[in-house]
Amino acid sequence: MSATPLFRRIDVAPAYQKVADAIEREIVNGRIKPGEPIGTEQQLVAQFGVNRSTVREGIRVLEEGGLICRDSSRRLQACLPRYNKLATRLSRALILHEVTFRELFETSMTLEVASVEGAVERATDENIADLAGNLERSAAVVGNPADLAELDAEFHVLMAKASQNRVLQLAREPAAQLFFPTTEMIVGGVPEGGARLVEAHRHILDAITRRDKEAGVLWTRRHLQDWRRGFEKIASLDRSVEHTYMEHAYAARQ
Amino acid sequence: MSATPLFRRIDVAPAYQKVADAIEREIVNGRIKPGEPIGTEQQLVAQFGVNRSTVREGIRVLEEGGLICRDSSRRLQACLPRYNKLATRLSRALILHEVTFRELFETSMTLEVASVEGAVERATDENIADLAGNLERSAAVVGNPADLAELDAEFHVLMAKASQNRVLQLAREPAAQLFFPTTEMIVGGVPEGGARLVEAHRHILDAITRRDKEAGVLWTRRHLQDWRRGFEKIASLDRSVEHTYMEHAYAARQ
DNA sequence: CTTATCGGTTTGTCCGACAAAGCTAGATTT
DNA sequence: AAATCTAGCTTTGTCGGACAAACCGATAAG
Repeated sequence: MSATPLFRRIDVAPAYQKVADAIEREIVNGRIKPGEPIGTEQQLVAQFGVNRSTVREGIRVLEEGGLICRDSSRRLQACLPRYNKLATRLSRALILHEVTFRELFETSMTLEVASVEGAVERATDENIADLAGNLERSAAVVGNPADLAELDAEFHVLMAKASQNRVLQLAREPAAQLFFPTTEMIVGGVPEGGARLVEAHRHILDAITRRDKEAGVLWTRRHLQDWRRGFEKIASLDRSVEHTYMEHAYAARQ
Repeated sequence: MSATPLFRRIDVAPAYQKVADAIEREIVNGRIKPGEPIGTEQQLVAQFGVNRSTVREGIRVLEEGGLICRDSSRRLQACLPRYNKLATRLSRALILHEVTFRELFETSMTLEVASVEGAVERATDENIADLAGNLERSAAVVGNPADLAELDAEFHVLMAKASQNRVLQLAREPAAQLFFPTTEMIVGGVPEGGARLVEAHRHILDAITRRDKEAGVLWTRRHLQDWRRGFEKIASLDRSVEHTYMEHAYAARQ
C-alpha cells in the first residue's frame, strides 16, 4: 500500500492553516480542555509570531469546525463540538448532492428503529419523563401542524438521547434535519394526521416504559410508514429533497 | 411555539459572517453551481463593500464548511461538499465526547447491516466488480495487518456505495472513521484474524452477487462480531475511543 | 513546436489604525 | 460600608494600504 519515500512530504500549508492545526492539536490531545480559554488574539499573535489577520483566519476555521467558540464576552475557548451544528453542515451537503426522499426514508427507518430499541433497553426515568412531557405538549397542539412538527422532531431527539448512544444520536441527526421539516406539510395535508402522530408517539413511549422492544419497533415503523404515505400524496419519493422543499415549505416561508 | 413579534429580529452578525452567509445562500439556492467560480477576493471586496480581510475571514468559514474550495490555481469555486471531509469533523467531535466502543459497535452494526441489505438489493455490476477487486487485493495481503485494515475500510465503503443510498453512506462515515482504524490492531492481535476477515468479505460479496439478503446480513453480523471479540481481547468495550487509541495505534505512529 | 521570458493578477501575509463593546478598578453616592 | 457610577484599559471587528511569492497568459527566442 505504501512505499517508503526518500524525502518527507514538504510542508507548504499556509500560515493560517498551521495556526488552526496547532490549536486543534492542543484541544484534541486534551492539553486544552473544553471550557478552557485559548487566549486572546494578541497572545496568539505573540506565540505564533504571525500577524493578527493570519491568526483570525485560523480562528475562523476552528470556529466553523466547532472546536472553539466564544464565551459571553467573546473570548475564545475550547468547546465540545455540538452535534447539531455539525449535522447542519452535513444536511446541507446532502441537499447539494440532491438526495431523494427514498434514501432519506430508508436510512431514517433504520436509525429510528435502532434508536427506539436502544431507548427500550436503556431509557432512564428522566428520559421517560422528558418524553412524557413532550407527549403532553404535543397532545395540546394536535391541530396545529407547525407546532406539532416541531414537537415531533423533539420527540425523536429525546428518543435518541434515551438510547444512551451518542454515536447513534450523531448518525441520525443529519437525516433528521432533512426528514422532519417535512412533517409540517404532511401533517397539514392529511386529515387526522396530527392525531395519528400523537397516537403513535403515545404507543412508542408506552413501549419504552414497559421495556417492550417489539411494540416499540412496531409503532416506530408504523409512525414512519404514516409519514411516508403522507409524503407520497404530495410528492414522489424519488425526487430530490431540495426540489420538493422549494415547492412547499420554502416557498411559503419567503 | 411562536408569537408574531412586533419587530423583526435585528441583525447584528459580524460582517465576515454575513459575507459567508450571502455566498452560502447563492450556492445552496443553486444560483452558483458546483464548479462555478465565486470570483476573486478583489471582486468580492467590491461587491460586498467590505475590506479584504473581512472577505477572507468569510471565505475561511465556507472553505472549512466544504461549500467552496479552490481549483488548481487557488481560485475560489463552489464545490460539492465531500462526505469524507465533513465526516472527519464529526469523528473528531465523537472523540472529544469520549464515546465508548460499545456505542460505536452498536451503531456500526445497525448501519453496516442496513448497508449490506441495500447492496444486496441494488448493487450494480460495477459495484460488484469493485468489491471483487478489493477482495482480490485483500487476499494478497492477508498477512499484513496494516494493508489489510486499509482494504477492509475500503470494502465497507464500497458496500455502502453499492447500497445506492447516499444518506446511508453519509450516516455511516463518521462511525467508520473511528471504527475501522482499530482493525489493524485487532487483526494483528488475533491469529487467523486476517484469514477470517477475508473469508467474511468473500461470503458477503457472494451473498450480494446472489442477491441473498439473509446470507449477506448473517455474514456481516459475524464479521462485526469477530471484530468485537478481537477488540475485547485488548480493551474494554466501555472505555472511550480516544483513550484506547492513545495506548495503541497513536503511540506507535508518533 | 517547444522553451524561455516578462508583465499582470491573485493570494497569503504583514503593518498600523480605530470604533465599539466588555471588563476592571477607583471614585462617588447613599 | 455597600451599592453605584464612571473612566480607562483590553479585546474584538473592521479598515486601508502594502509587498513577496505563485500563477496565468502572451510574446519572444531557440
